[in-house]
Amino acid sequence: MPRLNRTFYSRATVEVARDLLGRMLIHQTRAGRIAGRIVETEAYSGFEDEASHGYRGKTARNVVMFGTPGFSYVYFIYGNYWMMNVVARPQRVEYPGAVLIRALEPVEGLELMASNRSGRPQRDWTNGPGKLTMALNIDARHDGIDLTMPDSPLFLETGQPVPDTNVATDPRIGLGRRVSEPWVSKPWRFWIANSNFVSGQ
DNA sequence: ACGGAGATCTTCT
DNA sequence: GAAGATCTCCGTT
Repeated sequence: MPRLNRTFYSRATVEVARDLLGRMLIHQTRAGRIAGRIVETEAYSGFEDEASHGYRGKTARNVVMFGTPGFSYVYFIYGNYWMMNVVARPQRVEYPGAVLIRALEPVEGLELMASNRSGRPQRDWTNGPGKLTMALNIDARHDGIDLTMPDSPLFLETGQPVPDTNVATDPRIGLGRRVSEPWVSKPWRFWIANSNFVSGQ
């Protein structure tokens, strides 16, 4: 199956977040291929978006959000968890944009995932942004890599796009109280309506 | 089923 | 020094 290319990622962040539903996220590890179907995403777009790490400009952590579309933005939070994002924004615009992958449906490498999420039912392997990075072994090694390169260990494949009739939207989850209107209410969370693997919040 | 709190450490103020 | 794009455990209903 072909990888998503630069053109795919070089569009408005919110549009890409919607279009990432149904695509495949793959980590080619030494032990084998671990893959899941993307069933939930969130868009973080622009300097103005108070919920985005791009708010108030570049820092050492978020600089990749301002860079080339199709790169990964992986960061550490709450002392325990890695969050996997894909840089997505129009080209030639100095503007931060990224899509958080919030949930997957396990597809390949189920034994590896079970090992990475030991003791938990399959339903809880990848139904949250911190859980799916644990299941796929995604961490600091994967920050700032080009997901479109043929030899990158982490990449996305075209999968199967989801029709509008099967897409649901709502405001984003987990935003702090300092995030005010209109950003707190932007319907920038997308998920596949009939999926059993969306995050539980 | 649901809700609250602790864990744990990086980043930015 | 505080908050954070979260998860898990433990309590009560």
